Formats: sequence, structure tokens, C-alpha cells
Amino acid sequence: MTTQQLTKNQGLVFDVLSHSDSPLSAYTILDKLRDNGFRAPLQVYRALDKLLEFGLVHRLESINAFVACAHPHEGCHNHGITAFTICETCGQVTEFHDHVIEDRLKAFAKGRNFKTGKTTIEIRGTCAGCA
Amino acid sequence: MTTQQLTKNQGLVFDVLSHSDSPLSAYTILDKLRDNGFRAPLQVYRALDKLLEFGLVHRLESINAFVACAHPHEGCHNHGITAFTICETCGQVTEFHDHVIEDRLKAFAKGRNFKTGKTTIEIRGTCAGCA
DNA sequence: GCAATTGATGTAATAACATTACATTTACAT
DNA sequence: ATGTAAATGTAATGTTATTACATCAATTGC
Repeated sequence: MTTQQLTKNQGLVFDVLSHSDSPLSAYTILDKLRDNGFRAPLQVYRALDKLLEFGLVHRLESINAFVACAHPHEGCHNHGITAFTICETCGQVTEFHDHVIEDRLKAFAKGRNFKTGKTTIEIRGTCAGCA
Repeated sequence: MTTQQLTKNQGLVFDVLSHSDSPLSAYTILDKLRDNGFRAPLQVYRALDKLLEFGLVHRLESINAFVACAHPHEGCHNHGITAFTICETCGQVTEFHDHVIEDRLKAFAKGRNFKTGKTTIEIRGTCAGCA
């Protein structure tokens, strides 16, 4: 999945997120794209929905914000569950993947006959630089 | 931590959550407490803040809702990181604790000199009964 | 007792986040 | 070229959460 096959709006939103050094809310993205013709939240949310579907973007549930995937070329769906550290001071987000955690969560779900959809793992705190 | 030392509003909110079989939004709680004199969201949010602080209630970040702790007597803070399965069909929430997952997350944070605040682990999907 | 402080409450207004509904346009396979 | 699916534009509304300010209640120190 490259950036080429994205539509205009999807490309614009992905671009904004890619160049940001911290997560952005949908409304912040909207403001950044006003000059590109964006007028309404839905334009952002629709693009985000697609980008999430493509695995190019992640939604951080605990802060209602979005970040570009750390390795968009492969599409993050190939990497299983994604976990994040989120610095509450500077906004730095680090994405990581841990197969042990994933296995434990899968095992728990399986044991309960729970059919897993999307899993959220987010650690909020303070990064090394801000400590 | 028993229910005794809660204030009136805290007690009312905790009661509503305790008797619910699924997570509730702050505004749903508000509606359920109108007859008890609740008039504004802030009355709910303030009570929830305290209940969260006491470890009597959990916030489910991925669905903007709240549940009573599964073992409120001990205070959930004693149990380390709390993880949840959340059935998107019936709302059933199961709370669990996994020390292996916790250790992995702590190790990752430590390795990055990331100072951990609150950690969110939520699996959304379909429970056995709804499958 | 009674001021002083702190924690809890009441109320209104507003901010922040997200979706529904409906009309129109674009992309593209047949 | 035309039918269909996907994407877009726009307005309105719904949902979640906070700010600001006034009042009340409980506790402490004197």
C-alpha cells in the first residue's frame, strides 16, 4: 500500500499526519486543511476511516487522536496487535509489537470463546526526554 | 474501600454502575439519576473522577463508558494493570489481570526510560453468548 | 463556639469529538 | 455511454467532556 492510490482527501489527511511529530485530533487536521478546501469534519473522518482500514493510520483511543503508522509501507495489519507509548507532555508516540502480549491476549480470548475484533494497548506517561 | 465513605453523589453513581450489566456513558448515568436530583453532566463526571481515583470504577477508553470494578472491595489498584474484553453486541465486559502482559509492558517502558502512568488494554469483539 | 480552610455540590455555558442525512460528483467496469 | 460503486460537499445534529463561578457542608484549629 503506497500513498499513490489514495484519493485526494485521503492523501491530504495522510500527509498532515505523516508530517506531524505528535498525534492530531480530527478537528486539528480539519484546521490544517482549510486552505486545501476542507470545510467539514466529515471530510476528515471519512478519510481517516479509509486510512485506518488501509493500516496507514492508527487511532489512539485514550486521547481521541490519530497518528501515521510507523511503517506504512508494509501496512500495519501485517504486524498483529499494535501497542503504543504516549507521552502526555510532548505527545511523542512510540509504536511497538510484542508477540508474547499478543499470544496472552489471544489465549485469554480463546479460553472465553471471545471473538476478538480490535485490540487497544496504550501506555500513557512521560517519555525519556520529558522526564 | 467500602461504599460507606462515599459522598451522596459518588454513592448514587457507583450504585447505578454496580447494578448495570453493561458499561454506561456519563450521560446515561445522568439520565438515570435525574429523579435523584442530578441536573448536569458535571455532577456525574465529578463523582466518576473520585470513583476512578478510589479504584471502584473503570473507564473504558475505547467506548467512552464506565463500569464498576469487578472486585471493588480490594480496590482495583492492588491488582496492577487491568485488561478488558468488551462485547460489542451485548455490552458484556470482563475484567482480567495478566502479570506476564504487565511484565512485558513494564519491560518495554523501562527499556525506553518511559515513565508509565495509566495503561489501557481493551479487546473489543463478540462474547461467547453473542457469537 | 466559631472562623478558616478544604472538599463537595449546583448551575450555566461552552468546548471538543463524532455521526446522520441528503445531494452531487468521480472513477471505472461492462 | 451507461450503470454502479466509491468519494465528495454541505448542513445539521448528536454525543462526550470541560470551564467558570457561586454556594454549601464537613473538618480543623483556636
